[in-house]
Amino acid sequence: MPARRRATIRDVAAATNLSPAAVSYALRGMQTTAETQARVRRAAEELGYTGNAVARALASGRTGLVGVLSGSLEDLGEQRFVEALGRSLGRHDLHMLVADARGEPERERSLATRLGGQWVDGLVVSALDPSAGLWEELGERLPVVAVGDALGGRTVGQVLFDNRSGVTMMLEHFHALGHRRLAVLTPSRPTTPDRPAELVVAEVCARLGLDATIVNSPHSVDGATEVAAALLAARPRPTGVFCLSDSIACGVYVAAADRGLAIPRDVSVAGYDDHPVGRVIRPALTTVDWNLDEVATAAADLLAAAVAGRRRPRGRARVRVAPTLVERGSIGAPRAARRRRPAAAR
Amino acid sequence: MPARRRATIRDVAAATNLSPAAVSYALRGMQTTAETQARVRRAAEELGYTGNAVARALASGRTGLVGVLSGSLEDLGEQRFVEALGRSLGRHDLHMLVADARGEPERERSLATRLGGQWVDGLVVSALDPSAGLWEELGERLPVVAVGDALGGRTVGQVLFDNRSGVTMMLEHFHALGHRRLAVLTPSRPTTPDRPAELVVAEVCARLGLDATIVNSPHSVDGATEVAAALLAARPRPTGVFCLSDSIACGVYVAAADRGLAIPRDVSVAGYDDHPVGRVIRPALTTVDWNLDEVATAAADLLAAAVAGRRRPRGRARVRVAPTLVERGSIGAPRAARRRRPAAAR
DNA sequence: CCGATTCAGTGAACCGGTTCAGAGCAACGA
DNA sequence: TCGTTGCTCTGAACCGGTTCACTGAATCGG
Repeated sequence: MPARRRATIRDVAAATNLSPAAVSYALRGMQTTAETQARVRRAAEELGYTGNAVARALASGRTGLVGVLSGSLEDLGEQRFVEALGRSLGRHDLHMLVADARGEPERERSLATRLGGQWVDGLVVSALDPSAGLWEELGERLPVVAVGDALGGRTVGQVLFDNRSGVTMMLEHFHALGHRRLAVLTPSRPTTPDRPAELVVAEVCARLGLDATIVNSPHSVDGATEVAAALLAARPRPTGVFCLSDSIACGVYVAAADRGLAIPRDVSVAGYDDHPVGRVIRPALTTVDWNLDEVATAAADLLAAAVAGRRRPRGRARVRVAPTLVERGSIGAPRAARRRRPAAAR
Repeated sequence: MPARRRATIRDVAAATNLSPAAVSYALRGMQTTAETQARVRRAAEELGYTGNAVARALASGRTGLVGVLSGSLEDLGEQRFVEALGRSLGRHDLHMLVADARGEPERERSLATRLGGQWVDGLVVSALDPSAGLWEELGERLPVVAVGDALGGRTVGQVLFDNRSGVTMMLEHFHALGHRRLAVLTPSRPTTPDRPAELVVAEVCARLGLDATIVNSPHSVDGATEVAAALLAARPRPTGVFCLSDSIACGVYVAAADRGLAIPRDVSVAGYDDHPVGRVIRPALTTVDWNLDEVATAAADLLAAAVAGRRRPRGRARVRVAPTLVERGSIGAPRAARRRRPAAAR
């Protein structure tokens, strides 16, 4: 058998004695009688015609593909977000082109231009280098939705606000329980100078009179374990560790166990994401739920609307999804606070 | 400013007084002098020309996109696999089109035809419905790599063997420790009649004289918790639970805790994947490491070679990656075995 | 009964690249 | 000096759809 060439629209046209144009219309249910449509569909079926998505995309100027640019897919939370996003995008018949910046802003830039400039109808950026003018430029050309970037205050095409308040809530929670000396583990993005998360943390800590050490950590559990090990060995040891992702919190759990420290007796730990594993580890993890599903749905809907409407991203719709604090067992009162009445130590 | 049209190759041609063909060659470093190439590159730079990937794909018949069809992206192991795969594919300049069958074979079929028939140069299928002739058909048209399917014995385009031996090792491990009554939790795929995993499990159990109940479970931690709760309430309770994914094992941990059962004293648990969380939960999870990174690399390499060479998938290269048993704390001897010498209780 | 409208279907241009056959020219060997 | 070779570049066809302007026939209102 002569390695059969894939059937094209012209083959279907020939088989039905119609013009390619008519076939094109018929397959999309336009400008043709129901009878013709049925005839075309039957012929297409017989020939195994499925249509060439690339050709369609070139002609129609729409790919039906959405770029998903993750800051670091190694992070459990991001993985889960991608899954949720895929589900939501699927409802709009959009497919995901997933790219992983692996924590490197320069890779993020290159992927963004590669994908954004070429393949996709829209872009979801889940963790970005806010210092780049890149986003504004991309936003000119196609709908860009940024999630989890409320911290930056920078506006790209369309933004899904969220977690400034999440960080604040958690820090206040630590404070209310008597903590005064914290470590904050934030996902490392080596070359970005003004990480928004750090700014918010610093600001809130200053307001509350919290002494916080901000430390970068890889997203991976193993990487975080290493960082946390050093942290927990320091003197004086922080009474609490706030991790900006549950992934990192897992690392802290391991490091604490290695060192024989009990959570929350010896050290309190908090995460960010509300990943399912937070309910499996012991003690269950106190964390911030940023309503990932809702965010994913909103992002998908926004993007789908923009894509369908060929709307210029000028629309700048903003959806704000409020995070919630999920209290479980991993934060307790610090030693000092348990012995004496917590003083306003400043 | 008149919403500037994106620069095309003809614009660059005009700017350099060359033909589009020459520009095309120059940009790829072919058939042109170094001087011309430099001139073209400069002009392209100035015009902000990036090239249209869709047009290029149509003309060249190659998209540089690889479809990644996951059985269920809800599974933590699959998430991690996708991440690893992305990294490996990136080395070959391939991008990932990620699709999630969500455990439904029919969705798997439709996604496979949609992606495979249209967009991608190749396909990685991580969990498939082995009963479908679909794969053979797709394999005719493009390189298909199936991972984790040694169980089926069915050959699609190219197959990455693995986990038959993994399942066997673990069951033997249970057996050696004295377990005789197991529950096996396998990811649910509702409509597939002859799930290969079940067949292997049944076969090995028969050989070892193990009494195993095979139960379907969703991939999600929550879903698995529910299933496990019912399982652990049954009488007689199985002495061990072998989960065919770490995700599911997490669910069992939660269910056990809810019921006040200690692992491994009251019930032993094993997973499959060697996901990082297995080292965070307590007791640390005994599991099968199927060397996901190696598998991902092999899959990517195979696919890249096939894509680059335009090789007909006839090549049927097979790579076998051997899994390893990772013993940690979650399997112990069952009660009965601890009291008296384990009898062949049947 | 006639002109206007509607509708199914056609032909050709187009999307933006790649690639093939061939042209023009310089360098080369005989 | 001339034919050959090799290199750079051109024009046109092509990938496989979509869409626009248009035609001929059927339908409609008056």
